[in-house]
Amino acid sequence: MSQPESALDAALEKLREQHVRITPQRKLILDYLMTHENHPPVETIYQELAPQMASLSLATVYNTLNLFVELGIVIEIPNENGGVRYDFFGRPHYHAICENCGKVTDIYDPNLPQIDEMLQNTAKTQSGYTFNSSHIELYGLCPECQAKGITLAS
Amino acid sequence: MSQPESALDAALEKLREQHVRITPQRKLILDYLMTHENHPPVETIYQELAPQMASLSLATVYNTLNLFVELGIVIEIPNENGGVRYDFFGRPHYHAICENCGKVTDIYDPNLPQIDEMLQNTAKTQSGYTFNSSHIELYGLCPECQAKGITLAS
DNA sequence: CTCGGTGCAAAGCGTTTGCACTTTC
DNA sequence: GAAAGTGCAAACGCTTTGCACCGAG
Repeated sequence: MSQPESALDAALEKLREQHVRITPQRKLILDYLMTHENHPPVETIYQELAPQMASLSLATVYNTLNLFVELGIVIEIPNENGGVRYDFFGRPHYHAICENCGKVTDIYDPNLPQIDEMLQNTAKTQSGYTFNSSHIELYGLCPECQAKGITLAS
Repeated sequence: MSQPESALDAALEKLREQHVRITPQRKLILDYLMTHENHPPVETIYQELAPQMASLSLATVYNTLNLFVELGIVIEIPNENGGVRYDFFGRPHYHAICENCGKVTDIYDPNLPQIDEMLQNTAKTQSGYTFNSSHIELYGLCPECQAKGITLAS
């Protein structure tokens, strides 16, 4: 068999290890998530993949995404309109979210591991929780919306 | 039990400044949020307040909470089941969230302002966003669920 | 060959909305 | 008195579910 040269293969291997069946649909959706930085909502994923797999159903997209979230391959980002966006979480990062247009930008911060540890230490001391993941979101205005002269209500 | 200078009055004053009408319903809901650390979902808020104001409608609770979020008085915390919990945000803090029982515990960290600044600086440099608020959630197991011997699937 | 996954359509459920009435400022 | 908020119920839209068929292991 081929070496896991591609990130997709590596991710599929991870699925196999967890005894999750690899179907064309799951492969397709995983590949989509890995190659799109746009943090798409479910409907978008479905619409963009439907042409490539005519029979793909929306329910399968939902089911698959929920599965990936449970497996920790993907994380959910809350969407102002009550919806959810999905983000392939191959490398730890946090998010800059535009409160005007809803855009989500990944931030890769070399200090993140240390910051994360500080947060978890403090939280563990204060609350007694044990942790295994962190989500950080910064809310503000993206450059484009700033340029439009938009200011925030609050 | 309310003095002229209570936290509730201060918050109401803040509403007045933003030209938001102060109704008995808004007062009631705001007071509830300020005096309950349990990060309740909408349905809970409604059920606990209904006895105190027989005519209160669920729609008003929704409308009011949305208003408070827009005004920045309250923040939303994503709830695993697609729902949302509400948290009066009087003092900056972050959250420890139990992945098993869903409990949300506030963490008040003296280093939070500095950490926040670091995050925002890095993010601003990388993305060009301007920021005005941060949300941090740490996911894990609360002490009670640890005691039950629960371990996480992922 | 077996069990899990998919597709379809219907059901579910939290949230929003339209309209008439009431209340705040 | 005018504009905004409330309550009720219906409408909405996203997500889940039941069931029969299909395909991965």
